[in-house]
Amino acid sequence: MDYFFAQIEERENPHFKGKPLVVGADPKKGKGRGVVSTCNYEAREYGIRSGMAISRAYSLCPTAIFLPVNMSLYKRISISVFKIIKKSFSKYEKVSLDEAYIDITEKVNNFKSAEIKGDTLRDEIYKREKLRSSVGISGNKMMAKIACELAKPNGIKVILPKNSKKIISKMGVEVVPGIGPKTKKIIGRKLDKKEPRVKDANTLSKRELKEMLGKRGEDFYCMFRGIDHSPVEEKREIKSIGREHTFQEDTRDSAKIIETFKKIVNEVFEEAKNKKIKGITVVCRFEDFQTRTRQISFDAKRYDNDFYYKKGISLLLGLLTENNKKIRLVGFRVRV
DNA sequence: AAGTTCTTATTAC
DNA sequence: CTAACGGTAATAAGAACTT
Repeated sequence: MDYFFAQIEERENPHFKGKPLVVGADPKKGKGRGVVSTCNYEAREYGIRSGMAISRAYSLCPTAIFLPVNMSLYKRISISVFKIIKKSFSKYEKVSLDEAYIDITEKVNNFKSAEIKGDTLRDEIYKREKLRSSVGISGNKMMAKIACELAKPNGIKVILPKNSKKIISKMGVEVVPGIGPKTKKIIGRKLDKKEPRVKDANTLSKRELKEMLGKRGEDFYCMFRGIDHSPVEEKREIKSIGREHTFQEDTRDSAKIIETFKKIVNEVFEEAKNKKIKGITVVCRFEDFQTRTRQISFDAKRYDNDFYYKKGISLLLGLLTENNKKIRLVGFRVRV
């Protein structure tokens, strides 16, 4: 889906259309602590991007419309959109509320008919939900995703596998999923280039990449050549459930910290009920952004929530007494 | 020495 | 001039600890 959260807000309030719109934390006169969740294309013209500090978005465009995240609304619409997908396709992988991979290998014989299916899906979503979306089509998940990026907004794009390698060779290495700023920097350092492209990275051997980047290096070697064998996975089991909370202001008020901790722990328990808890992790982020975790594992027995809570508190107290910095964030996660 | 657990870092959305 | 930075979840690597 194109700029999903912001597009939904435009649909619900048509007078927002044409104006820069940012969905995310409240900027509070430029002092808010959150980030941009999604913004429309008008906001992007000011340089606003998702993941950016909301205070920065505010300074880039103070006149933009800033809206809080209305997650329950977006979830409801996401369910409707996935119903449309489900009606026409059997094999798909939900990546997030607004993104999915669909495997149509068995349903079509050529890319032209794949494109027709993509068009039909986009039309259907627009007809039912009045929301625009984009489709990318290629021979594997990575290339389909890249095609989709090129298709946006409100478009469709086919990359024939025979053209994959050539098309990505011009692009920055960060087009490959799994390569973020840090990995890009490592590759750039090796190649002596600030903005390494895929074609530069193609000079590196599989062994070199593995040495530099660990086991993922081998996958990257293939991906730099347009090859990705990762399957479309229909069901992924949940391995952990957690909650985090960032305070309005950094604090050392232990009553306040524990009160918040208790609240998020209970939310986690609510979501994890019926599941066996294998371990817990407590996280603290300090005022200087240093982030520390403490975890314990449990045997196969089931304990009551109060037992896990007390274990959590003792981990939290351990983190709190480690130094006397103020706390920015607390979190609690269970392995299930 | 091998297996498990703990901690941190990185990434995606 | 630079930094600013949520929440949820997965994965990898290396250290630390057990068996």
